[in-house]
Amino acid sequence: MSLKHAILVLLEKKPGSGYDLSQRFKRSIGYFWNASHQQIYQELKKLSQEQWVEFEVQAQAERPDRKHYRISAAGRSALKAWLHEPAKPERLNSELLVKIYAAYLADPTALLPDLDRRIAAHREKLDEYLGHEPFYLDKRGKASRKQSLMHLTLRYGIRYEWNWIEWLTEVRALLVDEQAPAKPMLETLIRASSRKTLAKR
Amino acid sequence: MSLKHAILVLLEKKPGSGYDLSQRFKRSIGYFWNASHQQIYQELKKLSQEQWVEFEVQAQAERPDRKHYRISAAGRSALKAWLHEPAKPERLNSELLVKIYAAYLADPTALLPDLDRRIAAHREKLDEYLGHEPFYLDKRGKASRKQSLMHLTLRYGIRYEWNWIEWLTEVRALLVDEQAPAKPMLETLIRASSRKTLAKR
DNA sequence: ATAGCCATGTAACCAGTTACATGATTGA
DNA sequence: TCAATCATGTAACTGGTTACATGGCTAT
Repeated sequence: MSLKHAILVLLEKKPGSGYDLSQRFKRSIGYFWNASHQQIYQELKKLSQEQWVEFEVQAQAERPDRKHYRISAAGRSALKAWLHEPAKPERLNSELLVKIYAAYLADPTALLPDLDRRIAAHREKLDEYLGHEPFYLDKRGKASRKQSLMHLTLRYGIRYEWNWIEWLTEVRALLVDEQAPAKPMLETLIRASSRKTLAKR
Repeated sequence: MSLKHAILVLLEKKPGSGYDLSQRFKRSIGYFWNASHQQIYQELKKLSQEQWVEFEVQAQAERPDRKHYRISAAGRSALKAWLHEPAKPERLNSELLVKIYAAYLADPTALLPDLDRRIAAHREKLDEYLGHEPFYLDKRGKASRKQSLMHLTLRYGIRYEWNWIEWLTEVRALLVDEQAPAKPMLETLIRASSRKTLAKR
C-alpha cells in the first residue's frame, strides 16, 4: 500500500494535521496521488497505532482541536525501506474509455457533454500545474539539483493533462465529423496558457 | 462501478465464458481496463443474479465445463442507460511517482532498476499496441467509420505508453547525470518499432 | 441566503488483491 | 521437469467511496 507511505513522505517534509495533509494532497501532489479526508484520518489512526507517526493535540480558540502529526524514527526507517522495494506495475482503469469504446452501441454524440466537461477539467489542471512550475525553477529557469526530481513529477502531471486534452480533442473532432486532429491549435493554446500563468507573477 | 459495464460491453460484442472474458481483458482492451479472473467470476455471479446476463453450461470432454454467458435484454438496456450517464472524473494514484518524489530522502540511484524495468514494460506494451493497430485500418490506412472510436481507444493506449517512456527516460537521464532528454532518439526508436511490427504481417 | 473554509471523525458499502484450491494437456 | 494454457471458483483482506454527523467563521 502506498497511501501510508505517501503520508509519511509528506510528514517527513513537514509535520501537520490530517486536514493539512488533505490540502497538500489536493493542492501540491494531486498530479500523482489523490486521497480523501476520510481515508487520511483512518490511515493516520493506523499509522499511529503502528507508531510510525506521533501526534500532539493543539487546542484552538473558536476552532476544533487539531492533531499535529509528525513522523517517528520508526516511520522514517519504514519509509526508507519502502523506497528500496520494487514498485508494482500500475494498471489503468478508465470508465470514460470504456464508454467511448462502446459508444457505437447507442448514439455516440451523447458523449459530447462528457468530453467537453473532461477537456475543460484537464485544461484547468494543466493551467494550475503550469502555474506551479516556477516554484521549482531559479531565475535562470533551472531546477536546483535537489528539487529536480520533484520538478519532474510535476512535469509528469503536465504531460498527463496535455495528453488527455490532445486525445479528447481528437475524439471530439471525430464525433462532430471534423477532419483534422487539431494538434497545432492545441499547442498554441497551451503555449498561450503558459505565458498567461507565467505573467501572473 | 464500471467492471460490470465493461463485462456487458464485451458480452454484447460477443458471448463467452469467464475465462474468455479474462483473455479479452488482457489481450484486447487492457489499455483501458484491467480485471483479474477472480474479479470477473465474482462479477458474473452478481450479473446473473441481477439477470443482466444468462448462461448455459457446456460440458467438455477432458476439460472443465464452461459457462457460456450472453447479455440479456435487461442487461442491454442497463448498458444503454449507463452510456448516457456522465462519467466521473478519474484520479491518478501512482506509487512510482511517490517514490520518485521522495527519492532524495535516500539514494536516488536506487530507483534505476525500477525505472529500467518500467521502461522495458512500457516499450513492450507499446510494441504490442502498435501491432494491434492495422486491425482497425483498411488498405488505405483509414479506420472504418464504425470502428474509428475503438481505434481511438487503442491510440490512447499508444499515447499513454509513449508518454511514460519519454518521461521515464528523462528521469533516468537525470539520475545518471546526463543532460539531454533524449526525445528525438526515442521518436526514432518508436518509428523503427512501428515499421518492424508492421513488417511482420 | 449560500457556499466555502476550518477541523474532525464513524459506518456501510463497493472494488480490487492475494492466497488458496483443483486438475488435465501441451510444448520447450 | 517446468511453465503455460485451459477452466473454475472461495475466502480473507486491503483499499477506496459515499453517506452521515457536527458546528462556527467568513466572504459574496
